[in-house]
Amino acid sequence: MKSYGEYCAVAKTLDVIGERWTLLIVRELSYQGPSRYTDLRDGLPGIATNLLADRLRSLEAAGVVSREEAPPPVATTLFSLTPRGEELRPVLETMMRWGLPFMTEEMPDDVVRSQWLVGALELLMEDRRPTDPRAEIELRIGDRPISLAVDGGSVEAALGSVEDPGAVVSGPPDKVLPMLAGKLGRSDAEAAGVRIDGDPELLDRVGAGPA
Amino acid sequence: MKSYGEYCAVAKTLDVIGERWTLLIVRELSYQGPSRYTDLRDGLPGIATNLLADRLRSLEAAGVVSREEAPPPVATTLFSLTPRGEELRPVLETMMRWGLPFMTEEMPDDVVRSQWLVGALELLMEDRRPTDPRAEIELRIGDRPISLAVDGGSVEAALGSVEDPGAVVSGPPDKVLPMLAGKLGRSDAEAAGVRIDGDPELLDRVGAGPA
DNA sequence: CAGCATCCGCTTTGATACTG
DNA sequence: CAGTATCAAAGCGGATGCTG
Repeated sequence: MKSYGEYCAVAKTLDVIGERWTLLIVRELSYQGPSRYTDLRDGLPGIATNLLADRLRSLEAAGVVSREEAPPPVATTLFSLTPRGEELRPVLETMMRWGLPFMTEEMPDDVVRSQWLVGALELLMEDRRPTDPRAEIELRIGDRPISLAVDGGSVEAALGSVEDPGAVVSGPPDKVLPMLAGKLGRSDAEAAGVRIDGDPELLDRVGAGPA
Repeated sequence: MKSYGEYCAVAKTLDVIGERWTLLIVRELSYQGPSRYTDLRDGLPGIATNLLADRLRSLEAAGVVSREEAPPPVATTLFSLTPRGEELRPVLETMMRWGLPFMTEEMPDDVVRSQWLVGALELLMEDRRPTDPRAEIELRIGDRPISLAVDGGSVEAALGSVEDPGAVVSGPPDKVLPMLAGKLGRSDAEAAGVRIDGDPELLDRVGAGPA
């Protein structure tokens, strides 16, 4: 992309991450950690392979991404964020917060990857009964399970299963998130295909306020 | 632009502000306030006029920008940010902070508008002598003067002149900012065309730490 | 003059195929 | 696995013209 040629910090940032797909590559590396080329492609449905290669080169040249050849027996290339690249996390976070209202709307045709939801879930939920004992919930709403750890007033989301979940929720993500956010009644959600196993009251504990 | 079609808050945000020029339009409206079409064009050097019209329509459709017909005798269209648009300010701010290091590099061919520098200056400077009396500095480094109000530990930057400045600094912006940031010595700056009138010690007061 | 729309050459993207 | 090559389609940049 042509530089904006402006002596402006926002424009300079956009010169680096403003092209199509570029910031989403940073998102993948930020929420997934070091990734292989094919993992990135899987997390960016629809990207043309030549574009992914182009963008990775640009990001490398800009000092945002680094490429490491993993030694045998792994023998694969790993892409990661440099420290300078990690500093883009606040940009991702403010954008995620701004886009949060869209997550409680129906998006039936959207692709879903679990790693995209981890950050949004943490923004969307809170522990309304901080004095209750620690509990864990498992969500099966993307391509991989997500664990929610509710304890002492905060909710932490992460990729991965829960060994002894207090509740398990599965179903279409664009129903489960609105339900967890309190925008969609539980019975409506269940009618729309959401299934809740375990203790349903646990879900009241994490439902947050305004999105 | 085609939607990413991802159920991801970051991607949804990029669906709205991810196209070329779009976020810079928001920047103009956020730092300049309600603007006419021609003002926007002046703050976005190089934009094609049809693109500006397109982007304004898209932003209007997305609920980020609103258009008001000012009544006679003004008789012009004013574009402003909606409340939802104002909420993009944190995105601009995190991007500005990330791009700040670029502002202390030389950028001889870049275009400059004073309104682009106001936010960066506030991030770049601090009041190192909080107990000193309030002082004001005028910067003449863009197309319009900028006032710096130094008082009680903080520095506030704004467009506009200063009635009784303790110091006046003029010269190339890509020399003045590095100098104010303490990255460029005063004698080097003056050799590069920076001129300081009034009390030079006042500049030591505002020089900040790391960028 | 402010606020566009149209046209045209160029660049970027997207989809597919192919390679070390 | 990690790309390159190719090509049609879409988007962009610049110039110009039109309308209240």
